[in-house]
Amino acid sequence: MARPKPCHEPLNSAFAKVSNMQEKYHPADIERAAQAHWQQTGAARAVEDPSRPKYYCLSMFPYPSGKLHMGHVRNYTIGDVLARFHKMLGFNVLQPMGWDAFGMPAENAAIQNKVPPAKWTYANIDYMRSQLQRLGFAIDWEREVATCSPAYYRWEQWLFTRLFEKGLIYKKLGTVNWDPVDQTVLANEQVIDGRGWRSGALVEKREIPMYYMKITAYAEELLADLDKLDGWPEQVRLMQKNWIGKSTGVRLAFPYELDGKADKLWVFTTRADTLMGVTFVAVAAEHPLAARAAQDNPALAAFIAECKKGGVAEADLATMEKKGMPTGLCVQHPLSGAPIPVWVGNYVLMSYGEGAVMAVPGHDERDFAFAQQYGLPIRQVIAVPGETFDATVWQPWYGDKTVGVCVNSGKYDGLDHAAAVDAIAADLAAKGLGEKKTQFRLRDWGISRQRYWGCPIPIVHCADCGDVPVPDAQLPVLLPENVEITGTGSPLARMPEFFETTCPKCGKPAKRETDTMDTFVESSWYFLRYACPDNDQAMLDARVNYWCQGGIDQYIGGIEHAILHLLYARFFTKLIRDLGLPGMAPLDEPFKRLLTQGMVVAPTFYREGADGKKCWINPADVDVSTDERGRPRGATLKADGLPVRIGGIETGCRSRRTTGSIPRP
RNA sequence: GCCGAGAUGGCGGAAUCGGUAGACGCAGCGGAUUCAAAAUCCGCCGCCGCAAGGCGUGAGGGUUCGAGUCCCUCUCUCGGCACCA
Repeated sequence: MARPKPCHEPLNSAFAKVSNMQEKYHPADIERAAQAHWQQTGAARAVEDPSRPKYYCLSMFPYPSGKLHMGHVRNYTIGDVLARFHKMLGFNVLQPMGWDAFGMPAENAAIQNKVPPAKWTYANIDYMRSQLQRLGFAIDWEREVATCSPAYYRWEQWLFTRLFEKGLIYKKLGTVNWDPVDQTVLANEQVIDGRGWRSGALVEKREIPMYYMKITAYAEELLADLDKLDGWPEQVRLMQKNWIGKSTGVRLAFPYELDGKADKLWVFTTRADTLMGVTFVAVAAEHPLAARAAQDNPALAAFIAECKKGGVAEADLATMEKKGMPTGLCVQHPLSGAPIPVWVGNYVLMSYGEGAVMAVPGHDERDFAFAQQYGLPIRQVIAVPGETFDATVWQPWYGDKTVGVCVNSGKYDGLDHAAAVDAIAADLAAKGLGEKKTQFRLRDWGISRQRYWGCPIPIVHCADCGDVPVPDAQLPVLLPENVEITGTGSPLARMPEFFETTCPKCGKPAKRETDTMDTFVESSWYFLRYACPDNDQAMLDARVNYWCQGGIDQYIGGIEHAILHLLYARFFTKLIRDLGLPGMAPLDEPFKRLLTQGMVVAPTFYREGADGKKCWINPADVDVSTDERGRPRGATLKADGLPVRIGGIETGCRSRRTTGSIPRP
């Protein structure tokens, strides 16, 4: 690209007057005058101009939580410096700003302060906008978007109906955290040590119907296109690659007969070469086989009920104690025909893969630990020259598929991993009991939320016509703004004036969907809408082609969004490309360059209460004493002059968690 | 538990290829200037030691003439783990 000519703007007289070189810098005067000048001249206004090269500088939009924090200031300063630098180089710069305005904190504030979420959110937006303006960022405020405004979310609903009609959004059961006291679904964040954060009740897993976006249909392209993103940090690309988690393996079946009916239990494995070492299979508590076995086994029924306790967060499931119980049922080994006992495992999830796993204790570390705990057989079926297998102690080579060959596996003895997988897959295929399969760790994206402050899902449930998308002419489905939030149940589900409607197809009385969408949906396309925020006839228009051509030039935001937000945004860009909106040039990837900033940290101070819990103290309330070399030696609370403990350098969220009164030492 | 990143003075951080560890800045200390202060300028500033010297890049091993840098093991911290945003 040819280097563009620099452009200079005349200063107006007010700015010129204060900007003359002075002894001291008076920010109140100089910045006010400079900002007034920029305002009058529309200095930050971005206008499409095909004759000039564009530079689209995007910062992740903030959640309007109340006030800007240091992380915002840092993030938007980086963006502003890049935007101004490129403007000085002569680029036609777009630096927009908006508000990721739906979400849980507004509902929490509503419960606490008895203020409707909409009112709270709009007040925060007004305040934070004024803070950004005082910071003097070169933002084109004419393009501001707030995701909670109907002008924005109507197009999200419009897109939903298109994707629903294409089958890219579908309905299936999903597992959620259920608070049995508050009778409400909880976010993972609201489950603390397996209990509801407000009620304190033990949380249960519950399966409910939800809408899912078929992101797995794009798994292959989302993975392959990571290679094109050479303007992204390597670590972020690697994290996304591992998250998508492409693996090749074998989907195979264990046949069984139950109640006089023949059936098959399907599992997926990347280690088909160890198939002859299977000594049991484990199914999820919700698996039909588990339910069937529990019918005449009260102890098993009690265990299954216990498995349903606790939340659904993967980190909790992965760290909890592995427990299991035999069902008393057996399935047949697909090759040897030997009986294989079926166990229920609390670590097997119905929503992952087939809801069942085959266990090879000899060559999988977790299966090994489980087998030892419950006295299940451990069989060696892989050998490495010079190494001795000992069924009482796990050794790393047991699970390493890059070394060793099959043993104790009959005709497969002597084959290495790849050859054994091929041979076993061929034999399974011949029997109709399996085939090679590519599998992704990535799961379809559940977007239904049983919450009020979000974008209503534009579906009408009709007894005769089923799930009917709301026709374009009836969009947007408006979210009522004056509601009372109690923290129990979903407010929309208690509002007949919202959900009572008629079927768009047959006209009979019908019920409107009361779930709202995951707020990640809004943040998956806002960067495209900045190009045409005023269009009330279409979601996007040709202005997107100008600003987003070749990708948004620079995206800046926190590393915490390295996977979910950035993957969803990439997914939406491809979805929108494939919808082929009129006048829109195809765009494969939204962000050409990505800059992920770290977390802002600061010194922390705390006291320990009688119960041993740390109570974090605002650094502004602390006096720090130092020695003659400037090293901190002690700290006291200004209010009582008594010592507080120095907690080191940490992220701001520590002090945010401060609750209750500060204990005396 | 799994994936990713990291650990260097009181603090933020340099050291691009394996070659003088701590550039630059902040804080601190000393001095100049000043009636005094602020501001400014000059100097000192890893730890122990009067010094000579010794020690030192999260811990422990290893490779090398030489390791902050490469290899192995471990510890801790941070981000994410699909309903926080």
